[in-house]
Amino acid sequence: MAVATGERVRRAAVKLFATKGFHGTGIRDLAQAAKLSSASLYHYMGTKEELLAGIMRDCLRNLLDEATTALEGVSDPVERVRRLVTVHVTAHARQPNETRVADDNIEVLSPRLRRDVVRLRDDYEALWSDTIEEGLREGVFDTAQPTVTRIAVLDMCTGVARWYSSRGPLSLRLLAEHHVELTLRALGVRVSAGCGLANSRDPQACPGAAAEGRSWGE
Amino acid sequence: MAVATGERVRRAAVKLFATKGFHGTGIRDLAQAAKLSSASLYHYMGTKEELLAGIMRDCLRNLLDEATTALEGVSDPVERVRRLVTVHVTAHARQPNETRVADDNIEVLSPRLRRDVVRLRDDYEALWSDTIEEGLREGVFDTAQPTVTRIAVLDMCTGVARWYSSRGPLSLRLLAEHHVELTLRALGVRVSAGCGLANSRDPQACPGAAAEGRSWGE
DNA sequence: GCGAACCGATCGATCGATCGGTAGCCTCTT
DNA sequence: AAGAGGCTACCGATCGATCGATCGGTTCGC
Repeated sequence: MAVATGERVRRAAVKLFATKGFHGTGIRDLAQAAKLSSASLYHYMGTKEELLAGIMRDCLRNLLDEATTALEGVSDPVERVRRLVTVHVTAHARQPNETRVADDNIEVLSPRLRRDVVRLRDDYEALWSDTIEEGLREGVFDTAQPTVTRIAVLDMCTGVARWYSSRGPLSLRLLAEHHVELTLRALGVRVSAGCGLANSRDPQACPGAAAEGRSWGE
Repeated sequence: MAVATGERVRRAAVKLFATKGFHGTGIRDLAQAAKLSSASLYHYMGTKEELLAGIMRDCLRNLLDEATTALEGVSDPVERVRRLVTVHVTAHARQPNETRVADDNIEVLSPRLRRDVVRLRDDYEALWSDTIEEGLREGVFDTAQPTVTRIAVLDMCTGVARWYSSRGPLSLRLLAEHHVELTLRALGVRVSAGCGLANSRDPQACPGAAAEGRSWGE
């Protein structure tokens, strides 16, 4: 067999939860998309909610692992931010469905299933908080409201999952680099002109991502 | 009577749709929250979906009107951005439920109801696009990917609805000013130090919004 | 006596979940 | 070699609950 059945179920759930929402997806939709009877579904998932929680957990664990690895041995706050943003943006651009499911459904989970997910999210965000605090301590960052700035930057990088299309004119690399630049600017880092990720005015006509119309709502 | 029944229905819907989602909210939940029988509900709303569309339409119309008014007679791109951000952030902080419903449910609407809402959203975003383009033309903005920057800034300002609490230590005024600063930085505006919204390093311990734990997911 | 405001009862459809089953394969026993 | 038993993989049928929506009413101010 090409793809294991359990994996088919997981993938169908990711796609449907991302596009129609958890409550908007029935188990019969799920069964049809996974080419299975709704009864057989229960051989692979626990409840529908446990399936959701599993997807969210795996997605966040991946993100946390990737970020942790990317930060290993790196102490310069600017370089740490570069890597955090790159990992975050890349993950959200490459797996928009997984990340959207993980980002948008915390409130759906019952307390029992929510706990693990929230802990993973908090651990992940702690990487950002710690890095920003260290940058402030060293005097390389300059922002009056570090917490607000952190949330704002995370929101902006997370949003990528909602509009980026790899079929658009913007490469994944450029996308990540641009978000690194936006983030460093938000953090008040003075980017020395012409060096590193310097931002030359590029007059080419608006190479926005998936055409002007954003992907959501036609 | 204190509040008209129709208004009670509307408010209940806003709160429930924002917290539990459209598909997560049943008409019986709605009826209970509005202190009405589920049958009487239909005397005030059309279908549940039309109720949603009405909320979204009104919210976006409000935002568009406020922004248009705020921009009247203002041609300086920097000042226009200041006002756009202030209107956007203030609306999202003051009416987080309305704006979340308007922002998160476009894909839920059937094409017929979606059209008007999408047009309003596009008209609103055009204010941002035009302003940013003008700023680039005048040379006061500096960003290599204007479209990406616009989307990123909008996402970051929209996110306010998901975490800001007026009961937190951060005033609405400071919140808006900080987002103006973040946005101008993202757009590559050089803020002359010590003037206007200058950003002095403020060492007070992280006056983040609704306590550290963000509002979503405990 | 008419319309606005409201509701109990109930519609058919769909919800998430479970039931008792069957088919095929692997292992162990004799 | 033959069979017994058990396990994974799957499904048709159906459970009770709930879904969004509609019906035929009643009450009440104008």
